Amino acid sequence: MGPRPRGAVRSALIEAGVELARAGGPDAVVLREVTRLVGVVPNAAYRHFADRETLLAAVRDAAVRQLAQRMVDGMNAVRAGAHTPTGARLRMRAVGKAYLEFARTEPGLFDTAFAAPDHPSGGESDEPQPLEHLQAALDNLVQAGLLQPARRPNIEYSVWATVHGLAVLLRGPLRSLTEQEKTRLEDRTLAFIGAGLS
Amino acid sequence: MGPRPRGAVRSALIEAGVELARAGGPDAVVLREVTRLVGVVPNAAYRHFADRETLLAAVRDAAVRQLAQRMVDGMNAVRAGAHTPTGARLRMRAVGKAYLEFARTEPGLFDTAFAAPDHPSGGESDEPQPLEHLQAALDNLVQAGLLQPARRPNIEYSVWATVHGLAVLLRGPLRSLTEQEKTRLEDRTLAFIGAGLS
DNA sequence: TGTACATCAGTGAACGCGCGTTCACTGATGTAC
DNA sequence: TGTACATCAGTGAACGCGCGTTCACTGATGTAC
Repeated sequence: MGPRPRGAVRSALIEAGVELARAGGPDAVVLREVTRLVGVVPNAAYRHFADRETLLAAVRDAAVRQLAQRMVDGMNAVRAGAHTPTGARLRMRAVGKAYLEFARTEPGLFDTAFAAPDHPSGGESDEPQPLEHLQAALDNLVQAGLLQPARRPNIEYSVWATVHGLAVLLRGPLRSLTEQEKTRLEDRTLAFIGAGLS
Repeated sequence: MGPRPRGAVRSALIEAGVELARAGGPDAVVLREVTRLVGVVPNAAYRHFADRETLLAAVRDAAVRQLAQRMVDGMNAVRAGAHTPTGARLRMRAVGKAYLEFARTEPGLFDTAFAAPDHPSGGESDEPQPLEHLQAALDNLVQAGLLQPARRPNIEYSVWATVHGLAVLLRGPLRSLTEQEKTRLEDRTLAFIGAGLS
């Protein structure tokens, strides 16, 4: 391999890291394997990342971004206006469905997105985080008159917990359920959230 | 170290594994470290376990048992009768609180209890699993007339998901909240579950 | 436009580490007659 | 009650493995004058 365009190796490393994470979760993001995929000598990674953990953080960011995008796409697919009762309800449901679907179809990235960093990063970020999309959906519910304003504060965390917990359980203790049972459980749980909100 | 009482090493290995898991989660259950703690040569473990994974399974069982015990203790602390409305409600809440408290005070064991086994075990077990305690609490709610029988089926999974998800999030993305904020969130989420059930 | 020099981004080789696991062994414990 | 033997539960030494990371290096790219 001769020289590459400037900045190409760095992004190639992240991309390779994402592929490994997709296939095997955060632990599969092995520095040597990443460089192998890119076709570069192992220590070349240290030109771009302080250490393995920093590389993993970049991969995690990518995973989080993908999840957020799924949620955006899900919401955008809803035709009814965001502030109509139907629209607000459907958007809320779409956000939850997108989350669960991401966990089901991209388990490795899902795990990576939520893997605890060894040394918690500064935590700034340009893009809207997944949580913010959920918050927006809940605000819509309030504006549409479907959720009492008094109940709104902090309720995003309970909703998030429900959907996140189901995603985790479905790949943990409940992993041996059939696909059909899993889908049913997802629907019922989204309904449970609906009951908790109204 | 001379000879030990029969069966002593096996249980000592599990006990040591539990200590490591308590301190560092499932990945900390390192076979060589476990034998080190017991004061035995590494390969001695193979007299008692087929491989590291089998030892870890035994440790996981112990962690699950501890969680289940916390739930039992929580329920038993409720004075009101199990089939009275108050008693049913308090028991339900106690189960949830025990779960969240276990996750908060024993994060390593909590992670270990739910770590995905590499090759899923047969899955039999004598003791009542944590889930069964939740199911019992929900059955009480039905008997006390606080939960419509039509809504009962499978609702344990939604409740479990909520409580499990919060436990996970509190040690993941929400780990930097203060203890007070965490406790508040736990209370609010238990209330959210209550709203979803009634 | 040409030259001198600093910076950047890669190579090549090696390090120490701790891990899970295997092998051949030995001495103590329990059992059969 | 004593002896012969099988089984059990440990030791000691070694294996190959892949990992993250460091060092000294080299050639290409970009910059200043």
